[in-house]
Amino acid sequence: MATRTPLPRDSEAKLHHILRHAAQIFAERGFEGASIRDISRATGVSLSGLYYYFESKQKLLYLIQQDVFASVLRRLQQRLDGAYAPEERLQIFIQNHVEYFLSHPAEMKVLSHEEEALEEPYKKEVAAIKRRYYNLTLEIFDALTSGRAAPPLNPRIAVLSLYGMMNWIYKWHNPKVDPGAQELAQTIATIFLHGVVDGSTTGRADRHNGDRSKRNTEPLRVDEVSAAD
Amino acid sequence: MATRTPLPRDSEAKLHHILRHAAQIFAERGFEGASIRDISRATGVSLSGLYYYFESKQKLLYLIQQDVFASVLRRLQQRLDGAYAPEERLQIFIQNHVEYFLSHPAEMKVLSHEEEALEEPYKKEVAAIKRRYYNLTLEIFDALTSGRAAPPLNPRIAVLSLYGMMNWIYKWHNPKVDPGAQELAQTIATIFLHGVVDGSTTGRADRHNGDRSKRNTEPLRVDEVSAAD
DNA sequence: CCGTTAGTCGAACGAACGTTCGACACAGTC
DNA sequence: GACTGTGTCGAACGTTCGTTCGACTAACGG
Repeated sequence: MATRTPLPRDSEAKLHHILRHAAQIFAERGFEGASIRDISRATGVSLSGLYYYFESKQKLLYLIQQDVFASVLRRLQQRLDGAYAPEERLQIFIQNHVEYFLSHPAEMKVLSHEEEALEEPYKKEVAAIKRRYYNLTLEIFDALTSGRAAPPLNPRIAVLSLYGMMNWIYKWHNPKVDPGAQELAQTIATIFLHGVVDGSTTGRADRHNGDRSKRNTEPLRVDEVSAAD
Repeated sequence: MATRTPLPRDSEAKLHHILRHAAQIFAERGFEGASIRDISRATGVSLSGLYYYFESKQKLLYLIQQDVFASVLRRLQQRLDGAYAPEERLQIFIQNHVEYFLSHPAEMKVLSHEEEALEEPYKKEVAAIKRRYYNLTLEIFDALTSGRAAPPLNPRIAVLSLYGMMNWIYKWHNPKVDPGAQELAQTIATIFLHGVVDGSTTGRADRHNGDRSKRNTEPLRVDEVSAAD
């Protein structure tokens, strides 16, 4: 009774409304752990009403993953458009990926964490986007290392290690204590390109720890807010 | 009827029998997706019989995680015992972690992937081991960078990026096409220390791609066996 | 005004879930 | 040979799950 809920009137807008909240729920409880009833509660749409927008829980997961992944890839290709220098292209790639992780944490967590939860009609389709994304990264990596005197690393392992650094972010990043996308991407790029020990910092000097530069001499401890793994 | 199953007679041995198979099931289906009935089927122990060994599904997950994590940490401390050079200590750390990932893939996947599935009585206890492990890594990192001319990186981000490289392995490693623990650990250590581009490979020259050194000139493609993310 | 379509919902379906219970079998001990 | 403790199980408990169904409303073109 009383007033009706002011839900998006347009159908496509409402689908995205559902996708957004469902991603949140899946991120919090996991795909298997979350129930359609949870999503019904979070979206304000009735249990059966949801099935007007997707035909199964699997399809809902697929829609979320496809949506966000296609969006990441689209934006990456835009940004990569005018850049030809391999190192710049790598910076753009990492920046784009990390930025998306921090601006759409729920969706990116679902994409990273619930990869295996997706079953066979849909699994293939997401894998196809994933393959394009991987091949693009490999191209950048090859261009980066082909001319240069670089250690002879297995490209597959190198690229997947980079993915590891980036995709692990959702496990530990705390917006309250951790740096934003810019600095985070810069740190990862520096490690990937030059490592933590090597002195050849080409170009920019990114200072980051200004006020906490004395941490070396302090007793070691973990910020209690983030159980680090 | 007929002959009884030749299950481990000793009780503690049977608990480990259950833990091993349960880790396998949790790794395959995820914690929420796996049912106690699945574990009953895999272990050959009846549904109610299982509850003699653990009091709840949560406790079972805790036992698996605690068991493998304590084991990793114990072995690490043994190996670290005689090593004082920071770079050697880092090598040992990475080697130990990666080795465990490849030799106990199911358990390590459960440890990495089902971190959040563990609830509050148990979550704290695993977090405590995790904290010790993290602090130990941070010590190694600090020792490594304190003397040297190194880029000014946020230590927390650097260490967690290293964790990312290592803990992501379970998502893509395929024993049939990917290198073993030794080479994998070496590659990750090289990237973390010196990056993929920087020429200062101190000491050992690890050749790895002998027979596939011409890959740069081939068209890019992904091994179809491992959908790369 | 009538018919069609898009959107929404309450109520229910059968299946699967984690967990419990009481009974039973087999040791070893008095 | 009764007692006790350890290990094992089938059957069932109550609950929650994903999904379906039929009815309903509001909007709109004829």
